[in-house]
Parts: sequence; C-alpha cells; structure tokens
Amino acid sequence: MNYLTKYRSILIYGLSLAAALFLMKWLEWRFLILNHAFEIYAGIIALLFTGLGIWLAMKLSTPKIKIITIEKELAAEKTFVLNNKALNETGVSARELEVLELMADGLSNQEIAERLFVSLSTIKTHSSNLFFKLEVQRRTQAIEKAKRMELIA
Amino acid sequence: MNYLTKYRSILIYGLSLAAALFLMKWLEWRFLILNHAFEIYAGIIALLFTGLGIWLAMKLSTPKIKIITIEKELAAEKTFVLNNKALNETGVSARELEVLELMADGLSNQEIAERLFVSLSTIKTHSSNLFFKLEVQRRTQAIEKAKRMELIA
DNA sequence: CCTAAAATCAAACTAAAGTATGAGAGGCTG
DNA sequence: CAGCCTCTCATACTTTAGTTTGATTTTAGG
Repeated sequence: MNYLTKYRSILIYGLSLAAALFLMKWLEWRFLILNHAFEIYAGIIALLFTGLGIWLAMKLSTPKIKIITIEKELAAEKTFVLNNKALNETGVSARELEVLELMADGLSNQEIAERLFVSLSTIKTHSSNLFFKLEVQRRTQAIEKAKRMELIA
Repeated sequence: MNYLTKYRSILIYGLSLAAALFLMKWLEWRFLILNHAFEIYAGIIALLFTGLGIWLAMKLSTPKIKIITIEKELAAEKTFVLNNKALNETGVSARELEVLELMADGLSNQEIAERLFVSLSTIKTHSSNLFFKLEVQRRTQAIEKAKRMELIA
C-alpha cells in the first residue's frame, strides 16, 4: 500500500516513458511499412504470380508418358526390319517361315501339311532345311532360336 | 514556289496546331503513365513472375519415366503371383515345371534327363503327365500354352 | 530363253517323342 | 499309421519327328 503511493509519480513516469517508447517503436514500424509499402506489395504480387505460374504449368503441361507409346511403335518397325534382315542372313525362305510359324503354334507336321495343302513329306523337307539353316537339331530349338532372332513373334 | 509563300502562314499555323495537339496527347500519355505507374509496374512483375513460376515448374517437375520401372517391378511380382496361381490351378508339380522349362529351352528328353540326373523314363513320365495337366498333345503345344499362361518366361 | 533357287513329293530309314501300365521309395497329413 | 501325392524307374508299344536320297515342277532373274 505504501509503496504504491510513495512511488506513484515514479511509476507514472516510468509507465509514460514505456508508453512513449512503445509508441515511437510502433510509429517507426508503421513508417517502415508505409515507406516500403510498394516493395512489400510487389513482393506479395511476385509470390502470388509465381504460384500461379507453377499451377498453370502443372495444369497445362502435357503428360510425358507419350514417349512410351512412341517407343512401342518404333519397336514394331524395328521388328519388321530385323525380320527381313534375319531372313536374308539365314536364308530362310518364305515357305519355310510359314512352316516355322505354325510349328511355334504347336502344330504337328501332319497338321501343318493339312493347313498348307501339301503333303507330309513336303513339310518334313521344309523343316529339315529349316533346321539346317537355323543350325538346330529339333523343332523346339528352332522355335526358341527363331524367337530370339525375332524371326517370329 | 508560289504556293509555299502564298500559304506559308496557314502552313505554319497548321503545323503549330499539329504540334500542340501532339504535345497534348503526349502529355496526356505521360500523365496516364505516371498516374498508373504502380499498376503497370505491378502488372510487369506479375507477368515476369508468372513466367518464372512456369519455368520453375517445367524445370523442377520430376520426369515421369520412373513410373515405367515401377510398372516393371509390379509386373515381375505379378508374374510370380500368376506363376503360383496357375501352378495351383493346373496342378503342375515343381519337378514337372523344371522339365517344362528345359523343354522350352529346346532340350531333348535325353538331355533333360542328363541335366536332372534321372532316367529318360522319368522324363517321359513327367512330360506325359505334364501334357495331360496342360491338356495338350505335344511338347511344342505345352511350351506355347505355358508361356501364354505365364507358367514360364 | 535358260538357269538357279524354291517348292513339291516319295520312299526308306533312324531317332526321338509320347502312351500305357505297373511298381517301389519317401514325404506329408488327417 | 494309413492313405495320398510326388518322384522315380522300367518295359513295351505307337506315333511323330527328322534324315537322306532322288526326282519333278514352278518361279523369278539375268
């Protein structure tokens, strides 16, 4: 109780000083704000529009997965080219290739003969020549090798 | 010659008028610029930073090629699952699958027998049971079907 | 037009592949 | 532990595959 009355003036003075200082500081801050209002505003605009730009780019950018489909198409072409190249290199004839494809489908020589309207002998001859050209002994090997060489699918 | 001296005053007057008008227009434009200097500046900033945002997005967007590798990994897992699933469905045993794989590599029954250290009879029994389970008649058909079912690679 | 390659066929083999049946040794499970 | 499945093997047989030789007919190219 006593202290309060005793040092009231000092207290008031101190409080006033504190308030004044606070006011000054606040005014200084206000001044800073006002003085740099343009820069701050410009900064906000810059930030906002950078965000807008990013959003736009995300929204409008075409997905990059299209590359895959292009590769697939190229692979198809490549297969065709390799087909011809391998055919020329091995010397496998068109008819022999037909027989080879049916072999790969699991048909027997008899079934292939019926499918191509020729005799069993003919298919045996074809396959024998085929094995020689592919340097294999069995039809299973021929199928395996032909697939590796991309002669057949 | 005559015309020039005759209408000099008119010409001068006209030119003065034109200059004045031009000056006014120019001043008006200047005024416009000055009056809207902030908006123009803000607009330029907006444009520039929108561009920056787009550039940033383009530059920093992660390439989507990673998805491909993920798909491949998933495919590998899927194959494993399908393998087991198909194995259970067809009832093909582990040993029969071994024989099947060697068949697909083009080996003869004799070669398979030697590779697995068992007799030719055993391989014949295995393959016969295999064909029954796969509902096929020949090894070539078995290979073809097993690959379609993803029992083998 | 003529020739070389490709396609066709046949016959007589040999070598694989595939079927059918039976049987023994282990291993897992109810 | 009995029953079932897998793996193993054998024997005897049928069917398919593959080779060899030789021949005729198309077909495409110089």
